[in-house]
Amino acid sequence: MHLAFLRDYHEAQVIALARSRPTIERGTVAEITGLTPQAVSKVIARLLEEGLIAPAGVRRAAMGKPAAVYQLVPDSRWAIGAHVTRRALRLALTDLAGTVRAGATTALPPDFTPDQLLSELSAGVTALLASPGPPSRRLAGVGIGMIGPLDQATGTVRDAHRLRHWHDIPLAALATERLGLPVHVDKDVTAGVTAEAWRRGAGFRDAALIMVESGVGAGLWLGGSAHRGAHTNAGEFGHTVVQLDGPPCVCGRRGCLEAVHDRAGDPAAAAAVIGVGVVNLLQTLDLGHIVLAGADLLEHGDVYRRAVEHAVRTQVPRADWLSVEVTLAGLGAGTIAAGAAMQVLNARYGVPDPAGR
Amino acid sequence: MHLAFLRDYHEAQVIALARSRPTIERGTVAEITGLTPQAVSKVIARLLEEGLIAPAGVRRAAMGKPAAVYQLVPDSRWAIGAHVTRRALRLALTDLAGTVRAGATTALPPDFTPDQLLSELSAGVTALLASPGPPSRRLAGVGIGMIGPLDQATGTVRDAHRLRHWHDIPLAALATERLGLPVHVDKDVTAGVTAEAWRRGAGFRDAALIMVESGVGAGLWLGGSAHRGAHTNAGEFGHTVVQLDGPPCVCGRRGCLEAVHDRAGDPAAAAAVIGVGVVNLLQTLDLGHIVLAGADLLEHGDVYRRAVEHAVRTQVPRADWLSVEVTLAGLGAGTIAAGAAMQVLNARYGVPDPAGR
DNA sequence: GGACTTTAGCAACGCTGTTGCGTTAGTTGT
DNA sequence: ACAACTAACGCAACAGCGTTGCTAAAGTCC
Repeated sequence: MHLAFLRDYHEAQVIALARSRPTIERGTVAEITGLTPQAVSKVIARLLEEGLIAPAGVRRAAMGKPAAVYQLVPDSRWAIGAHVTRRALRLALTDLAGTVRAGATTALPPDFTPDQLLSELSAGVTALLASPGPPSRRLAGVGIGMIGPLDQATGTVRDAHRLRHWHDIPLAALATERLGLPVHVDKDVTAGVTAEAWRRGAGFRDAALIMVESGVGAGLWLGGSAHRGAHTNAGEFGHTVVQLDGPPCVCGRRGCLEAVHDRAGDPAAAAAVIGVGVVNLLQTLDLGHIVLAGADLLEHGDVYRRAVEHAVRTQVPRADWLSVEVTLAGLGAGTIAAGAAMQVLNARYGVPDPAGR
Repeated sequence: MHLAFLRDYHEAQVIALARSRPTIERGTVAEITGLTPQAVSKVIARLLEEGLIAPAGVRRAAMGKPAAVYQLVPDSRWAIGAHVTRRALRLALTDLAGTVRAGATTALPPDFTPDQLLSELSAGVTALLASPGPPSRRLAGVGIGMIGPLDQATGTVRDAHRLRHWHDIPLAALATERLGLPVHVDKDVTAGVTAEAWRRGAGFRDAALIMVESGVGAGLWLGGSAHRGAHTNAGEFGHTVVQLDGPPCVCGRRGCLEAVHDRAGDPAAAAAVIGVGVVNLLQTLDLGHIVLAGADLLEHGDVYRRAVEHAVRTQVPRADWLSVEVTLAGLGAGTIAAGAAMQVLNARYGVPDPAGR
């Protein structure tokens, strides 16, 4: 029965509204979603039943019966996210509102194996759940933001850049078995952009998260959902050529954005290179938001933000009309881990796609 | 009542199947769509009623009752598409299957005005409908593939490149009034990629149509639908920088793909530049299909195709896994006009998006 | 205190896809 | 020839979604 899709879709719409505003009420939800007030009543009743929202008093207008007001219950659902880098595992426990409620970082051995990662992950998840906080019943699952290339559809790591033991590793399956929880594996940059999307709501429809952290990548959020591409390998933004016959890149080509960036003398010059790349992205994709992230970038966050803003202002034709918001990642260095958690929440409580994403 | 969305969605799914295969039958449709056979029966009954499909005999299996077979009725619906260039107006009359059934090209005066275009368009549409063929009752509407930048959501041309009289012209509204038909206005490149998508079916999910025709642009088809971007201005692919401090471009920057391309000595060198740009697109977006189009490109079609294929094969890391199909536009120089027509069909008979695209 | 305004909720309804089961149109076996 | 079997088909009852119509409730305003 596909009526369930309609129900889930409308419930997710209301949850999304509750996430992006302090409170919601029947009338405004009806107006925004196009549902009738009566239908909204039914949706709200179901969400109350599930504990996802709670009454929050009444709003007294000039006249008429006061409207019942509701708000999201952030504590009602949780998820854990993991950010795997070449040196460390970073965990974040996130609530339904997208707030990071706890975190942990542990070192990973050089050239760690899948089994070593799973052990650290398992220990970390157990520790987070042991801390006074969320009953594990309300845990939606675990998300992993991983180094690519990987096949997101099957949760298999193809061969992670510069990690010797990671070839065709079915990470999602292994982690599900080890943790006994639903696991969502995705590229780190995609997890990152999901963090911003989940926290910002419906206005965040076309965006890129630029990540500079031992490599340059981009997480893409297009038309209101993550863009992963035909082989779920989108986002290799650092390996786009910006200087024909430029300096050689680790990927074998010449003049890649990453190679030119890494050779820039100082942060300002490096940031200017990213600026050119961002303008290229804007020209191609017409994005509304650029989010800057990654440990190497955030070390000089303001330098990068100013350089990208300057590039956008001076290099994009019709900059007046093609408004773009450039920001640093709201959650800083924890963005990827938090985003991995929010991918789990998004899969369950986000607005679904009839095709299943 | 939002049940109508479910109905339309499933009908569109079945129509899409009927487009991409010679025949359809209840069992296979049920398997692919996930609907129950009984539900498919109801959908098929509705489509028969509308005349969109027709019985096409039976399929005798080894045992059991033979299955009823159906096929699309291409003549059941039509649309007209228009491709506006700086010098000419090209029209295409297209049937539901995406086949071009008639066409016409007329010259446009230099620096033509909106009114001059509407006159030519109106005359051309009337002429196409007068020819023995489709009853105008079955005409879904008129699509216009226009020079950007434009606001697709409102159908307003902001200021078309190098056309003096085109600033903030509400083309969709003007054309609707003049023609008395539904009008869909979009960027030429987006119309072009829709032509390929409509004709190729479900396997064509992440793709770009590269158009070289007094400028370089890209129409993007991402995740199974057109990508237009935050201000519906995506696709300015020619104005991405591939050579820092390269030759100056008409847009004011230096080293744009378009500038470098136009300065290449011969078609092969020019094609190689496009090859670099395509690889950049693939790295960023991970596309499965690249379609080459545009008058200037198709003049040396095979040169471009070979150059792009070579670039893809030699410059994309993991080319074995990241399979990409490179083709010339199946409808050649008529791709944009035909695609504009198919955008109208796609809006009415394509698989809808709950958010309304 | 009555008129008015706005919100809320019950009940009947329409329409979607689903389920259960009998029917139909073939082939296979004796 | 005829029963047994198979696979597709379709009628009828049903479940669940949002909608519609109407009544009740909880305020303000005069």
